[in-house]
Amino acid sequence: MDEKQQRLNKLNRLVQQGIDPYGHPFPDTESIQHIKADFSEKENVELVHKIGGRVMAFRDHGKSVFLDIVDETGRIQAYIKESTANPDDYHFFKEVVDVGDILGLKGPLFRTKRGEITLEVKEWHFLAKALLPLPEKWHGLKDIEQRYRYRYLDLLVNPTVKENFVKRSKMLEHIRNYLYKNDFLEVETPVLQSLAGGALAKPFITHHEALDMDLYLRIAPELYLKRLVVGSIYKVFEVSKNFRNEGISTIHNPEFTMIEIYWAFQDYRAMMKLTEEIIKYVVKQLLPDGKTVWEGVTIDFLTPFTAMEFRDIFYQKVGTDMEELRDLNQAKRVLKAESISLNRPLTWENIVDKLFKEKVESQLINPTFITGYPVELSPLAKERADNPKYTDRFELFIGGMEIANGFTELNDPFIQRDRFLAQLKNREKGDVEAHQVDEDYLLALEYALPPTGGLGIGMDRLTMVILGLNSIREVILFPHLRPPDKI
RNA sequence: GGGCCGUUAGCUCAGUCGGCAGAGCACUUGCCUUUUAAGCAAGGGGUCGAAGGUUCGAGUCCUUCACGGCUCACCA
Repeated sequence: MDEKQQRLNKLNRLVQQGIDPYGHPFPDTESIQHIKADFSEKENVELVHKIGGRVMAFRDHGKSVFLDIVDETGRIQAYIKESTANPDDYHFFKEVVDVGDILGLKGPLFRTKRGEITLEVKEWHFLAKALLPLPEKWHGLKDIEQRYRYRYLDLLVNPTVKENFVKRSKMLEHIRNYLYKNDFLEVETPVLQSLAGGALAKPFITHHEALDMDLYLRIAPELYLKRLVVGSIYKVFEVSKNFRNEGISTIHNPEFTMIEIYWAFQDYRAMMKLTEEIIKYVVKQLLPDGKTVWEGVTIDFLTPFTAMEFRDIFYQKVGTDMEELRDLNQAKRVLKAESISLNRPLTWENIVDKLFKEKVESQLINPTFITGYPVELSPLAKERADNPKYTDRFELFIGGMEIANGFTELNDPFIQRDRFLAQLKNREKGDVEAHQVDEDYLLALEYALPPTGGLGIGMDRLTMVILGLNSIREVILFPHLRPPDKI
């Protein structure tokens, strides 16, 4: 008989005794953490406590049983013995309770010989019967596929997993609090868009039946948020789930979370400052010393972030001034020398982009701002006043990954139209990630977008570097997996 | 999509040269009234990821497929 059948038999015994194995409310329990913290040796041994939780261990010991009960706040030992419980009740308890069951318990506290604060069970209630055994108690659940597919088991038996996801949630809470405190308004903009804009990426396509039209899942909320700035919401942000129809890796999931922030009458420098402040604010609340270990290297978040010009660090790491690569023959020689191949159209910006990613990005471990991106790579960013070939844009790199991206928003509708048209040419050359011409957005610009600083922070990756986790799947509760063969 | 590695009991894992399918935890039964990775004794539990092939004989060798991990490509 397999274990599920054994547990079903126990469930039937409960039902026969008139006990519903599921669904009884059990309100007003005390948190296990507080019970243990408040326990005093002089405590009245008659004082009854009420707890609810999951049975995580069951130690049968002579005519008594020790249990570990776990709730949201901690673990406590419970004890039931034949001589002080009703003997029939004691034996019934032993026969029907399994590891994994969720029980409500009442009874006084005492301390065992070995010093463990323990609740003596005087009254017990079945809240939910577990029909399947939990994974192994001290190796936990290790199989990575099963950890992701059955994340609830991973959370139950691998304590650091739960801690990490709690921290992720706290991070977002702190970021929101920081922005609320500074008068930013949180909004929601469309996930289903008739044109996927605001980033250079391949979208997912879906279909609206009633309208009989294709729609795209958003690759970014950017263009909608800037419409809101036009509409006088001058400090605005959105926590946005974005969808990109691209490869999956340890740093890419098809759906991921970005926090995008727009601040009117500011520029990219203000957004750099904001980025650094937000990250330091979050880190101070999560990491006692402001440091984390990333693949063996210590990252210090609390020292001032370094900043370098794109063109300077490119020259430093690639050994060639990127302007010289505008001669495509020269560019091809450099690619060949580095044995790097390109499967996008061979344009100056694609070559520069590729070389930057290959030679520079992975080396930026400590927080580093890179500023002054080429205009060709930044169709939505404002050109520099003193050199229109470059933009007032920055990206922040930590742990060799792009963590944030921000710029002074391009608010000139004529130049924006030209930029879209240049992207259209790339699209015609076969670049599926080139930005589409968004007439509706251009219309909004014609009503005047104030000078605005914009910023996007990748929440998943920021969580990774702060917690020192090198796979995005460790910070996404249910990362994308193929459907299993059969269940 | 390419390359490499993996898939054996509910979980964690062994399985040598191709020769009876294994251990620990979990489970069942018995003993044990302050244990805590409780202990002691006994027991049950397998479509060896799937399908085909080689062989007297396949968990083991070969082929194909599925799923996963790492990595390359793409991407944030």
